[in-house]
Amino acid sequence: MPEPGKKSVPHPVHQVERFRRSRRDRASETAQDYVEAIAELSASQGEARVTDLARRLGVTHVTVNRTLARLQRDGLVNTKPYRAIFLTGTGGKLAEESKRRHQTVVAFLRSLGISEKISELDAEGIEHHVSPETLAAFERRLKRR
Amino acid sequence: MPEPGKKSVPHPVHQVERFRRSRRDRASETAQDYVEAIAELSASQGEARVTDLARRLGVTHVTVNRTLARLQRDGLVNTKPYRAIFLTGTGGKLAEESKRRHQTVVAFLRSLGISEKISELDAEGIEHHVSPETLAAFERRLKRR
DNA sequence: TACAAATTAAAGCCTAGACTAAAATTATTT
DNA sequence: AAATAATTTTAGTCTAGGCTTTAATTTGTA
Repeated sequence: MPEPGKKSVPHPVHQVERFRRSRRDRASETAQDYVEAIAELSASQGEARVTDLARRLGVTHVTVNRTLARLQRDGLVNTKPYRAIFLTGTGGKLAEESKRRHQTVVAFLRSLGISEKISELDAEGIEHHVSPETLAAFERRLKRR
Repeated sequence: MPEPGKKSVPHPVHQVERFRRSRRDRASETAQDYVEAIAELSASQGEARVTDLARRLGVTHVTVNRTLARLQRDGLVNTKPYRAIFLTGTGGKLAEESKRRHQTVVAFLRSLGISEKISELDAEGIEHHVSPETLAAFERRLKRR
């Protein structure tokens, strides 16, 4: 509790929320990256396998394996030993949303004159922190020009 | 290695970099949030103390303590037991950069018609993933209107 | 069919970042 | 100055997400 004697705390009450949400977002980034990659691999290769995911995500296959176990626990994917990985309904929806968000962010950055490469790089980090409102604003801007 | 028989992997070679960088950025987010908070508290209160930081960042004072130990190890802050926390030169510079980036991102979002509150919330997540190029593009946009 | 290569899994280790409970220190108040 | 309150630190636990090494299981091919 802020005592009255000392200069009382000057920061906005809800500033804490900023950090809380940011941390929460971070936790789901991995999940989004995975389901997105699984969706893309399934589409392009016919199936998503652990090794491909590892290559694409830049981690070892062991890490992929452990992460998949978490995703399965959380109901985003279905896997059986030595079989391809499938998204659940929930996982599929998350993948689509993520993809759409990613594309929008990239297109928006491109529209600011940022190079393809940088747009892709930055979007990967940014997309996970864009609220629906901000995403809508991006889309508005893209439409009108 | 992608064998020639199978349809060769269709994703850009450097896609991996996206994820690598995103993960790397994540690691420095906490550091930035902390030095920024320390700078602000030092300015407004005269000193930054563990409890204040905890309140502001929305974590327990214990968490703050452990994180400060890491920041000290990394040369960003100086602390002595039971004393106020000070930024090193490096820490101070990082704080300034972070603050500037934060302000730019917020201003840019505001300029898109996004509310103050949402701008603040989104900026907190976004700012850590904005490359110098993108930041420059934001500033360009802000200037010209 | 059998063997080698590829894939998957298991075991064990590390760091960051969060927590609670309890001890130590400093500050305040009576 | 002693007691009490507040703050800071220590100790111990947990999860996510990385890693390497080693083992098991499939699969493709000689």
